[in-house]
Amino acid sequence: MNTTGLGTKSLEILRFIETFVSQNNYSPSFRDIQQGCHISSTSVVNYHLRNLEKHGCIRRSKEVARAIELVQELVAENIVPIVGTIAAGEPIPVVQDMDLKNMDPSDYIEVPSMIGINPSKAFAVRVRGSSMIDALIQEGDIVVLEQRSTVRNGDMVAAWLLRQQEATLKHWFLEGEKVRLQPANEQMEPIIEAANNVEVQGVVVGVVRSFR
Amino acid sequence: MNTTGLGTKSLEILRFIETFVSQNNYSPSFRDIQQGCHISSTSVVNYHLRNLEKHGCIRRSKEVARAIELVQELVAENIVPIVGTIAAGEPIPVVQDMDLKNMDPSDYIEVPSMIGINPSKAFAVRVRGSSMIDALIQEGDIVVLEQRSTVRNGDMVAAWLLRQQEATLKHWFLEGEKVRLQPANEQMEPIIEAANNVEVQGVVVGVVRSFR
DNA sequence: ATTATATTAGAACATGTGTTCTTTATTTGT
DNA sequence: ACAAATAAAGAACACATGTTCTAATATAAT
Repeated sequence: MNTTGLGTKSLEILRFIETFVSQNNYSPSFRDIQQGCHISSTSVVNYHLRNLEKHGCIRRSKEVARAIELVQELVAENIVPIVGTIAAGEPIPVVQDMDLKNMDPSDYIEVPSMIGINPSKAFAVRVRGSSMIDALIQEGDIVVLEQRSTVRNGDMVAAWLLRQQEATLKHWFLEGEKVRLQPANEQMEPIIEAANNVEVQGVVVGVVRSFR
Repeated sequence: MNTTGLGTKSLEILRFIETFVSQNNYSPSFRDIQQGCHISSTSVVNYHLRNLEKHGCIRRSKEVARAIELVQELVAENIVPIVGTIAAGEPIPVVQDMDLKNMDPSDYIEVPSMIGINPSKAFAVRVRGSSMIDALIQEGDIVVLEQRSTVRNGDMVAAWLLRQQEATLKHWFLEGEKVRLQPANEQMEPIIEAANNVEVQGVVVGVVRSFR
């Protein structure tokens, strides 16, 4: 959806549709919108709906009553792409633009809203091998990450060790010139690295494990 | 919703509405239903819709086009209650009937559809303490389980050890009179117990970890 | 200022759509 | 077998609803 280039009235209508649907579980009619947004004519409603449709905010079936589909509703807020696999020895693939409409169900994961993600900046990777076991993460787990500019001490991050050519999931602690990478399992030993040898590929915000 | 006392035609219509809504994101009209269910008249559709409304399967706004609300749809398919906490030394609380309409958001979790659960038999528990670390599960994780009559070897189960008065998450292997409870972390040692000392409280179907 | 573009107005139209009524068939109860 | 309740059929109605057309007004661009 591209909301740029949309007049304030179009956006007002879009918001009205959203609240109407959430309250009634069905779309408003043209006259509902007309009344709710203080518009004098249904043709004006028509005009803005075409506008919204052109921008991809809604979809409509011609000549069908109350058949406005909110595109943003169709794409769940909490769906993130699975961009690849993480394992020691391989970096995480770069996140490309995603087209949720034309994706395999195996290419993305629906993240529980408990893990409050920023959909535009989140991505997920499958875990291969048992090299992440010290992060309490095993083969087959899906790790959800966020691209973030600032990393705070204590964050769990996907770190790429440049010299070793190795990816790992650890808690991040910047200590002067060095970085301490602490396993989630506190019985295990941390890794101390020069800060310029470590590249943060993403901050881990959640893990989903399925036994099916 | 009470589907008892509903004729086969009413149920056929109910199913038709469900699939129509899931495909089009808006309700079918009377004529859509008429055509889709091979009915000769819209008055027959009216008759059955009143029937379904009387039984609480649907809700309708009078004289409004395509305004059929599916009552069961209002409750998400993949929401399971969090019945309590699991920790070594405490059994999992018994699952009581839940009323999803009147629950705190903290009392349930939205499970990713990747973890295909049976909503009526699934429940979830929070993990307290680090006693489950050998199952690669840590404090704060949400474990999703299913009540199941038969447990197959290899299933991860929540086991209650009667003598020790202790709950634990392990892979289940029945070997004669004994049960071998194998940690997920294969470097750790299994527990061998007499089968009659072990009570399966649920089969683990998923784990959700949030770092927020 | 002038042209172009975007937005708003009003009215009339065609038909999609829920409603109601009467009649006929089918099932159920006793 | 008969009556009662349930289910299905058909037609006509009233109006809710999306569509279209023309015209007026406001905003932006040059």
